[in-house]
Amino acid sequence: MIATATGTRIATVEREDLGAQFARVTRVLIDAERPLLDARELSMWGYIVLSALATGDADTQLALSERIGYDKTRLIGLLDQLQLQGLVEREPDPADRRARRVRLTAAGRARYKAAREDVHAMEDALLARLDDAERRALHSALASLSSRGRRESSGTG
Amino acid sequence: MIATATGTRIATVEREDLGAQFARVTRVLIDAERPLLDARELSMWGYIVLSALATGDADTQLALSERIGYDKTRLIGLLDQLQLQGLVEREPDPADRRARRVRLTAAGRARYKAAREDVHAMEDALLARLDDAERRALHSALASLSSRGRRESSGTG
DNA sequence: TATTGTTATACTCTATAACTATA
DNA sequence: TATAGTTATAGAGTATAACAATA
Repeated sequence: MIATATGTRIATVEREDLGAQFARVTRVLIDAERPLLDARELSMWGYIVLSALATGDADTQLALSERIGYDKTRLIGLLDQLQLQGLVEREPDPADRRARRVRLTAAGRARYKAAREDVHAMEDALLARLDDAERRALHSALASLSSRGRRESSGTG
Repeated sequence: MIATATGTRIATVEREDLGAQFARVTRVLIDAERPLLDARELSMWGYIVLSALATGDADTQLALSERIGYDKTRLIGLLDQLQLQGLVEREPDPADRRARRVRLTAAGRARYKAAREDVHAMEDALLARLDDAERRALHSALASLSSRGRRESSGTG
């Protein structure tokens, strides 16, 4: 994680690293989000799984794992827990009996909806610091920056 | 770390979580930064330490640890390595013989300058996707969002 | 008695390899 | 033989406790 001076302002003419700035805001968001999810008895990854299932339903475990960028072996324990909580259910894929399809239960959908509303309220409070132009620019900037450049696919990186 | 669907676009009318968007951009920046630092034989935290020392010199280890938000016990091994690389040096604090002051060597300053230029060039390439108004708004938005609200200091969180 | 730097230890998160049952 | 799910294991990163020297 990129970090930087938090409280004290850096006394320099140089600009601050963009990565440090983004990492700091990300940390602010995560720190604000965690107690909200804790109150709903959801982990960060649990919330991400529910969010993915709420939008594109009936994924297979492997597809879900790749979609949210979470290791498939770790997803298993996470799904076990969510299933124990009654938030998701797994059923064998009729087309391929090796695979299992995952979907939200009614309770899972309700839990996700409640958590998402908490999160969005928190985000709205944060975004209230910005004026309209800043908000619009921020959203478009986030969209522009969220994909890595496709040109350098076979470079040194 | 907040994650979300990367390649596929989520088919929903709902807005995407702000935290997920920021986390994604942060990851893009880190992924772009790491090979640059690797080429300079610097870890992410090593770069952060050099950056802190380059701006506010002659910190004590504890002050440095608190300033960059890195555990003081882990800072020791990191400083050992940077010292082995000849990038920093430690000397006892004449005012308090328990403490040790850390500062950049000439080589450390040069190494940091080179790495920082690489990082800034990468950032410039990314920011070139934005127009002037977006860039200005992004910077002011990042500054506004990077501090948590001071009102809720004694809440449930 | 409290604090700085240090070491040792435990805990969490993550990545890799191997096994089963299907295809 | 290859793949989906699972289990077990090892590694990196992080946090906590305890110790020596000094205040």
